[in-house]
Amino acid sequence: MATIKDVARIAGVSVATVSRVINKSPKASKASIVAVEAAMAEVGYRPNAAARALVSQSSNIIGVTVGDVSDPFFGQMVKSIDDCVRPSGKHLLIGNGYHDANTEKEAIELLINNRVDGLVVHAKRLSDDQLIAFAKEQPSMVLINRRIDAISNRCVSLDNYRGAYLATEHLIKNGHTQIGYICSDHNIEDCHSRRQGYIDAMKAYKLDVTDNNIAYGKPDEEGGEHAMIYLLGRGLNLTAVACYSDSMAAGVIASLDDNGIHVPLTFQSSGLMTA
Amino acid sequence: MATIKDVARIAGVSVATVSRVINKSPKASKASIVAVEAAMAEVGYRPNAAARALVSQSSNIIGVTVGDVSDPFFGQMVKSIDDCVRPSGKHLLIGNGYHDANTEKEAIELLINNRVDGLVVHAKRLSDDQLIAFAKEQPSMVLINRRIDAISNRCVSLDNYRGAYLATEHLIKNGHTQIGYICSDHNIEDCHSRRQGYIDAMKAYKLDVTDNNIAYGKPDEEGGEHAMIYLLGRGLNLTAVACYSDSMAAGVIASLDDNGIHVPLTFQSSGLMTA
DNA sequence: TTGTAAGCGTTATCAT
DNA sequence: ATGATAACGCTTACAA
Repeated sequence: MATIKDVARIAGVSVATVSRVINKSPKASKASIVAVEAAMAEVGYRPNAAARALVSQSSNIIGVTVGDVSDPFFGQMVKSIDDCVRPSGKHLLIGNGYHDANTEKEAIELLINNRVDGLVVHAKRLSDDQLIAFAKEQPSMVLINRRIDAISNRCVSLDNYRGAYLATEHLIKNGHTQIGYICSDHNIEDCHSRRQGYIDAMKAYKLDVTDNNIAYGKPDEEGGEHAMIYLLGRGLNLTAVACYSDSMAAGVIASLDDNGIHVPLTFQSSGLMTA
Repeated sequence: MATIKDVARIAGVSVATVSRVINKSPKASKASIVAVEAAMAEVGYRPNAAARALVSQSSNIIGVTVGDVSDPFFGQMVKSIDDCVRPSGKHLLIGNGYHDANTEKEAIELLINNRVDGLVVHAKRLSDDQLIAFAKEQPSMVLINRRIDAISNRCVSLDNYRGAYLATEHLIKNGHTQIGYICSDHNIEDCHSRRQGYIDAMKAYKLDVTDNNIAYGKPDEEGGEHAMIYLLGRGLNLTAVACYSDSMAAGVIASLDDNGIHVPLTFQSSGLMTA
């Protein structure tokens, strides 16, 4: 594979100049830019990421370990992370822990060895101590969906149950008694806990909760819209609904708009909303 | 972060020796092995993958591009690939095409720049010409679920419909008329095509096919077992079943065994089986 | 068995 | 604006 030297030779300039045009340095004459670009095209030049990482001390890669990418929950998580880092030009290296302590360890080590610029770890099997050691070693490491007190500032997790409970309670305190729930149809922990939060809040205030008040859909805008249509179709006289997520909530609003229903108040936070 | 030089200094040996013990070279005295390992532990040494890749001309990474990891279909695919390459000590770098030609292109280029040892591409939007160019540039590239004549030897795809049709036909030709179908409950193309293959084969031979003959489950052993239990519960007098996949078929067998049913013949291939 | 040193493909400093 | 060149961290002849 052609290197920067080949390009330099063909373009009749030094490697320094080639590097300059690659990196769009302002100090590069129009002439050399043209020559270099032609040479690059001619040989199909591809900058070597390893060499770059070595000298620049940055891989431009964010590492992520998950239990198993084939699990839709992790797939969704990886995608969200990808969406986050893409704008900054970073890319993802994904490691699977396969719910095994040693595999989790290897996955993290691989990522560290690759000098990832950031490291998002989801690991259920590794011991607290191991994780603490890794966190110390890798300042950019963050632990997801798990809390370890010694490194609490590196842990990010959601209290699904509590969030849904609070959102529902908020509606109740605003005078609503007929409250529906728009639920994700994914069969994962998050969905169960949030729905339970809604149910328990309703019960805590002696309000009726029946399966009839709950509608399911894919956890996206379209799913929210569909679910809301089901709910409307049941003629329940609801005055408010709590939603699984922001995107489903957006679908709900769309659905209401379509039906000419005025939404007097919306409140979105932590993936929950009132309408 | 500590480098090989630091380790060498602390261990009181040369970097060459350190490199030797890292790579388990036979020519390294017991003494230096001990010294080096102690030094490595002391500083928490992590070999720099970029430096290694640079000199060894091999990243030990297999690149994979998919439409979207959050899609269970791709998640499953990635996992299968991971299972394949793990034994050879390779790891996966995953790129998302997000069903956009340009993103697909960028994902592939990122992987090429990282000098992946192998490249598995799933790309629906990129033009044939682009793909052909990439394949030429990257000898290790393979195209999945898409056929391009010019590089047919690099394309791997499954004719889901035909496979299921043939398997079902095989059962019919063996004299079976009451044939069930164990289907994956994932809402993806593969499932639809395979089920349709089964249905069409039945129809082609004027055999009855009703929804009653089809049972659904997760596309794994457990799912196959559950689905078979449903099917048995319907009391249909089936003499054979075709299955979505090998793993579901394994579940089916387990389920039959549990019920004391003797399985006279099993035939597994392309994810389909007769019992 | 060990060490010295060249080289992998870049970037960045320093002259010019 | 451009070119030499050192440096990044490692592997691997080649010598000793």
